[in-house]
Amino acid sequence: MQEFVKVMKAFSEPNRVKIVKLLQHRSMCVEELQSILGIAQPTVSNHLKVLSFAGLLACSRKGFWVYYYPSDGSSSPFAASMLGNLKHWLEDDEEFLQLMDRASSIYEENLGSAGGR
Amino acid sequence: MQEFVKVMKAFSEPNRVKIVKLLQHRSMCVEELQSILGIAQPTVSNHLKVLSFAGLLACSRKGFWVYYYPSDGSSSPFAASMLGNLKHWLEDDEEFLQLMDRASSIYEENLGSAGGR
DNA sequence: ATCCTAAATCGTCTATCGTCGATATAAAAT
DNA sequence: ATTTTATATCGACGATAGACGATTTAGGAT
Repeated sequence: MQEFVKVMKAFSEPNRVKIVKLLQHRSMCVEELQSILGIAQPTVSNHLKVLSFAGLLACSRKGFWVYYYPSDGSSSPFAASMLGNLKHWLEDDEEFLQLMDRASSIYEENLGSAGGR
Repeated sequence: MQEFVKVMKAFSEPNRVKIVKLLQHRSMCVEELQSILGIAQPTVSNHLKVLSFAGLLACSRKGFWVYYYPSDGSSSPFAASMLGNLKHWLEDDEEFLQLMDRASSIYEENLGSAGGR
């Protein structure tokens, strides 16, 4: 019950849903999510923490950056199922599509810049 | 997005999850849910409102009583999918099983009493 | 060793949520 | 019409959550 509620709570906030859907297209570091979402860095970090505790995300450090990505779902069957659903859910959501646009323009801006991000 | 978040928010509270799962076994009136859950009547009514607004529940009045039951999901694909999942999810959750016990004993207590509940 | 960069944590503020007692509403019985 | 019963709504309170700026932590570069 607690485990299920934790997953639902994680998805009960628009920014967190956006984060998961963004990461399902490609893994990103905190800084990148921050600039795409337009919210403060500590806020992003907090959302990532909530999502990770719910078993939805995992991360690995690469130099300066910590890259987040969807978990394999092994820690929670509810998380696994919801991650599966979200792959097709909200794919043509207006708000999400705008974020994807921002994501690609930010990505292109930083192509070839130092840091290898 | 908003629609999806509303469903997630509805399920992000233990009592509301319990209510949905109880109603998936049989429809109940507010009073009955109150005595099973052991919380105040206005609290139950509020939870039912949240669940209904998310497209998860419907109700119909029968005399004094308003009976709630899972919606057919026609108002929200997210609600429909989650209701489908919850039919097998948490079926052997400890907390939920205890409620089911209370539900059946309360049901038997009131068999043959006035009101046809 | 020192400096720099990205991310996490801390402390605080405001808004929202879950809860309840009191009251209002709606339907049925007298 | 008045009373009774079940439910909905209102108002208030404490707890929690999302947001931010400031600071700390952790890794790399000089």
